[in-house]
Amino acid sequence: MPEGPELHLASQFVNKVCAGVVFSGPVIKSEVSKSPDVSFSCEAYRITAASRGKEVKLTLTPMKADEPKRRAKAGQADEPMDIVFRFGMSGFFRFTGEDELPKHAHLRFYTKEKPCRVLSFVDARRFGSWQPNGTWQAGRGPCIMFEYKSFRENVVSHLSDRAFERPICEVLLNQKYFNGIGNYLRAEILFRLNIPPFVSARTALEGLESEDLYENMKPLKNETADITKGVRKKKAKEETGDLLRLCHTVPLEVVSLGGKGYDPEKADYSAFQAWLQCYYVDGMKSLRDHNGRTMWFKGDPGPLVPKDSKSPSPKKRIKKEDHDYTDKKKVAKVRSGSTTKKSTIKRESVTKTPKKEKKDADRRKTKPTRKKTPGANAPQQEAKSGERRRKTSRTQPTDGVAASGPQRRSLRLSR
DNA sequence: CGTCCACGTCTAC
DNA sequence: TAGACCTGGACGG
Repeated sequence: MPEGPELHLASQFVNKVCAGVVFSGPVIKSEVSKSPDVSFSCEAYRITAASRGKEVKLTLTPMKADEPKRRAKAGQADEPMDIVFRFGMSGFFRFTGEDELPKHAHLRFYTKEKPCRVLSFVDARRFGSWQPNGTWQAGRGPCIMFEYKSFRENVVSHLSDRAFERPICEVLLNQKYFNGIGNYLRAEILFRLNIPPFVSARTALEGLESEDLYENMKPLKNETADITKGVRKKKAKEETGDLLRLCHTVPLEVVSLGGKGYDPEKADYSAFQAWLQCYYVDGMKSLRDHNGRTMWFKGDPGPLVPKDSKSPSPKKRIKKEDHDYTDKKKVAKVRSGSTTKKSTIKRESVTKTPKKEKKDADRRKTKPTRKKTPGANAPQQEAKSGERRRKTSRTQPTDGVAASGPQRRSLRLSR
């Protein structure tokens, strides 16, 4: 779920399924969740949603009580309450029958109907969170999709911030400036402009203006280079725009795919997969950034690559049952012909330091001995395992070759 | 079965 | 700048 587009699609989903629906009673939290209780209860209320970057805000609005006195009932809300959600790595909303609650439904809103239905915040990994009476998190910048102008101004006016000395691929994940960009978007955005991921952000952004000079620019072919301001490196960008503009338009492309954002669990994940040009695409290179996150790219990595960065070994993509914001019931799955095993493309370790190091995004740092485990705790040190290489690996045809177009992931989707 | 990997923050040393 | 926080799917043995 979780990058700007998915959060926005989630808000659209909530507004759609909750339109005209009346909810009632208390908001229920799962036993296991560590997020705050939501002390809101009302005989009749409505739910609406809004998104900003990587957050979604639900607004619970009490409906007018017929009899004013009833409002006095203890514990019955009469004022709206906002709840701000962050989705972590696996959060999303679902609307189901009470008898078919999804696993990991950590916060639930029940409708007033007879066989009631339930709006659930589902989050398997529980990295997500919510804040009752919350507001957009302070410190997060303007939304890259829906506050484009202020987003640009915020970045351009802070280029002297030390934060921009980091590699552009890492700065793109800094939510103070790029609220809504996540791991797949940074890859797709930099790929489109052929910007090496590990060049300093300041270098990649210097010269850009607060105003989007490409905004009203139709793909004109002549290289006028007219306006004094953006004379720099137009031409190649005339039809796409600069880096900041792509931080806005690329996520919007995903929103336009409608309910097909990133989520391998969805029936129509293939549409999103087909949209990806770089992230997890066969033939692309990948390296761990300084935070242990996998950066997908093509061509030159750039000068600021972590000295020991290694290319992780991506497994295959998955495909499962649906769960989909477009509530289009699983329409004839993407079945078609063969399961297209796709021949594993040749691979070779990324040019940089092929040294083996037990580094990995999540658990890399989660190595510590389990305290909870009783008995002879297993000495789970990394068994360095001579080579980390996996045969079905992908990675690049090593720089030089990368000049060709993106390797279309062998992914036939039944049209 | 165990290992590796995942769309993201958070907060301690 | 490491860890912590979590579940579960894909793979390898």
